[in-house]
This record gives sequence, structure tokens and C-alpha cells, in this order.
Amino acid sequence: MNSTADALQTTSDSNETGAQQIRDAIREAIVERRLSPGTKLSESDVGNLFNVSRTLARAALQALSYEGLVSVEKNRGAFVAYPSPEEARQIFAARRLVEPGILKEAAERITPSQVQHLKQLLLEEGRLMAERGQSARRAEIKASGDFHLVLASISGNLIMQRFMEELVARSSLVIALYGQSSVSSCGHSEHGDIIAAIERKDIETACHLMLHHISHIEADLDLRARKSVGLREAFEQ
Amino acid sequence: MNSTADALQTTSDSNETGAQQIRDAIREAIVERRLSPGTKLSESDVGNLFNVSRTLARAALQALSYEGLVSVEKNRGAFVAYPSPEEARQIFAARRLVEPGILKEAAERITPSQVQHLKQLLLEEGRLMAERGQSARRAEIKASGDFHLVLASISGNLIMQRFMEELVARSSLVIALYGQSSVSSCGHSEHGDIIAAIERKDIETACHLMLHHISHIEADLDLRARKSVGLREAFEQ
DNA sequence: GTGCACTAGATCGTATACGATTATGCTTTC
DNA sequence: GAAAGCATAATCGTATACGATCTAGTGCAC
Repeated sequence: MNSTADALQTTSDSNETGAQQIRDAIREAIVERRLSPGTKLSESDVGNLFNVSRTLARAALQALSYEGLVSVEKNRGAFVAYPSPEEARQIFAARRLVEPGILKEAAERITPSQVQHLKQLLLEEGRLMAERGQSARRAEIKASGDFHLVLASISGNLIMQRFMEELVARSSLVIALYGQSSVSSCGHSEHGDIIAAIERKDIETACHLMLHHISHIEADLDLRARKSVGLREAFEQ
Repeated sequence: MNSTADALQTTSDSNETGAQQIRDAIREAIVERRLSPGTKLSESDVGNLFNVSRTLARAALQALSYEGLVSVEKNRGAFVAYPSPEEARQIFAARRLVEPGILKEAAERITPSQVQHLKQLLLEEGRLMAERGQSARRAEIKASGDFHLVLASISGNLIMQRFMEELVARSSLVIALYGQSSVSSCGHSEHGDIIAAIERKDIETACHLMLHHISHIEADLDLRARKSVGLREAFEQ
């Protein structure tokens, strides 16, 4: 049990308050798919894992439920969210709705050094794709999401940035549940194409590429049947 | 003090858990501008007001901070959010970014009965504008926001709906702080124009009208200087 | 009279405690 | 042997308690 704690506590000792640290650690675990949808997150267990009281554990789980990553059921407990197919569709519909707009604002105010940053991110992503192993896979998942998040941060709108963080995190959950092609969740080359369009200030095509990109991710999902672990949900959720 | 409690507890005794009831009551008070930006919300005071322990009061305030309506400062306490001019700009930028898209989806799937619902809302809004008195003013503020929220609910996307709820609530806070023309925060006639465009399935114009509408609201703000109550913030915040 | 140190009060952060609700497993009965 | 009922264990909802941090007021020194 302690080994799990070590695995989760990757980003400790900042100046945040206790509950936020736990929230961030659990969120990271969910986004990187170390925690599967439907997993029960008992308040006591979470508290013991991080050596804090149930009070803080509860606060962290409550916070995650506001982000849609955890669903708390009254008098039953908290579970890693198990988004329905309909919910999955809405998440991607939301992304199609906001990401072109974010991209447009980002493209207008991007600096050359930020373009370099994006390119470097892309390289890192490609490197991870080539590697084998669990941790490389996790890092790749994170990197492919970071591309969209960095774009949001460049747009300069903190509110949209936070919204995108929520959407990307929930997307990761959806892909974990309904994704088909085992690994590459996010078309790597498409990220590159988008960066290229941004660089030559071709905002129009950049937006179209982004729309297609999101649709490609969604097209890789099988939203009709639940994944093989579906029966497990019947027990725990 | 008890009179205040009665004034706040408009929507009680549902099947929600205690903290959610308090959260909703405070949110409503903020949106209807019964609570001004910068007001201190002490955990003990909130708890006493609603006859619950600090635990629940804290949970409610925490929840509101996730929505951006309350800012909690470590070891200092919670305050009704006091959005900066920059934050205000970002809120309206976000609305310009998402509302056309929401409107587009809503217009595509709207039913005749929902159109009637919108029209009825509009009438109600107009009736309240004509009335005098504090409570009518509050109801008008709520109604003008509800127009945008109903549109979001018609769009059928729960995620965008929740996001819009956050944006509308925070807009109310911004208008309370920086609004100039004392009362009519939201161009009433513009709502009517938008409904008309939706009804004749002219989505293109409806979106343009919406964009102008949002810009008109923002244009009514004075984002340079803080309002006269600004000195009060110096004391409490 | 002004400025600094110190003490007292208030408020927050977190832990613990207790009643309420739900799940589980055993016993009993048909 | 199966089903229903009861008892027990686990978990959540909420309140209370205590230490830590911040705020404010007082008094002393200069």
C-alpha cells in the first residue's frame, strides 16, 4: 500500500495547502490512467495513503468532483468518474466548440519563443512515442494533452485555460474507457501540422486542422459498447 | 442577523446535502447582488447564519471558490470575489468565444415549445424592467442572465451549460463592480432580436447579434477606475 | 509624539469523534 | 436448500476540539 503512495506522490512539498496537493496528485494519477474509471476512492483510504485525516481527503475528492474527474455518491463514497457515452460526446463537442476560438486567440498573440516551446514539446512527444514501457506511455499521454493546454495558456485567458484543463483531463478518462487503438490517442503528426499553420499565421487552416484533430480523436472511440472491464463497474459503481 | 438568514434561504429543503444548499443560497445572493464584492464571508458567520458547523460552511465556500465567485486566502478567510479589470475582460472574452457556438447548437435543435418558453421569459423580463423596487431589480438581473442559461440548456450540452452558469454568475459580479448605467445591465431588446433570428432559423445573424449583445454589455463597463466602494475593499480585503 | 515589541483576540487548518446510513454475512425459518 | 430478517461491520455526514497563523491593540522606549 505504501508503494502506491510513493507512486502517487510525484509532485509533493509545494506551498499549496494539503488538500490541493492531494487533489493534484490524484488528478495526475487519473489523467495518466494509473487509476481506472470506476475505482473506489474511500475517504479513509485516501487519507491513509497521504497520511492525512479524512477531512483533507474528503476536501480533495470534493474538489475533483467539481472538475468531473470523480463522482461522489451520497452515503456511498467517491469513485473515479465513469463517463457515459453521452457524456463523452458532450466533452468532445465542448472541445470542438472552444478549441478553435482558443487557437485563434493564441495564434494572434504567439511569440517566436513560444513557437519554439511548442516545437520542443512536439519533439518530446515524438520521442516518447518511440519508447516502450509503461512510464513512457504515461508521459506520452500527458504530453499529448499538454499540447492543447500550452495553446490555451498562450491565449492568455486564464478562464479558458482552466476550462481546457478540465476538458483535457476528462478526455483522458474517456479515452481510457472507450479508446480502441491501444496507444497513440492523439495524432502526433496533426499537432505538428497545426504548429506549422500557426507559424505561417494561417489561422484559418490552423482552426480547421484543430477541428479535424479533435474529431479524429473522437472517431477512435467506440461509444456504443463499454470496454471489457465494464462488468467491474456493476460491482463497484 | 436572523433576518438576513431568512433573506438568504430562499430555496431550502431540497434533497441536496447541507453544504450544497448553503452554496446555492450564497451563490444566489451573490448573483442577485445582495452580497457585494469584497464582503468577508467568515466561516463561523456563515455557519451561524445557516445553523450548521464550520465544516459545512467551509465546504460551501470552498465550492464557491471553484466557481470563481469567492476567493479564499490562506489563513485570512473567504471574500466575495472582487474581479480585477483584467479578469473582467477575460470573462467577457470567454463569453464571446463560447456563446455563439452554444447559440448555434441551440438554434439547430430548438423546438417550437422552447421558443415559446424563451418568449415568455422575455416578457417576464420586460415586465420586471418596468417595475420599481429592489426585489424587482434583483429578479430582472436574474431573468436577464437566465436568457443565456436557457439557451445553453437548450443546446443539450451539460458541460457547456455548467460553464455558462459560471460565466453568467461571474459576469453579474463584474457588472456590480464596474457597471455604469445603474440598472439595465442587459439590453432587453437585443434578447428579443436574437430570439427572432433563431425563430426564422437565421443562425448566422443570431450569432452576430449575440456577439454584439455581449460586447454591448462589456461596453457599459468602466474597467479603468474602481467603483466608489473601492476604499471599502482596502479595509476588508 | 512616533515607532517598535509584545500580548490578546479572532480566524483559519487539520484532526478526531460520534451519530446515521449503507453494505455484508450469518442465522433462522419455511 | 433458498429466501428473508437481523446483527455487525464499514463508510459517510456533520460537529466539535485544538494547535497554528494572522490581526489588532497596548505599552514601553526613544
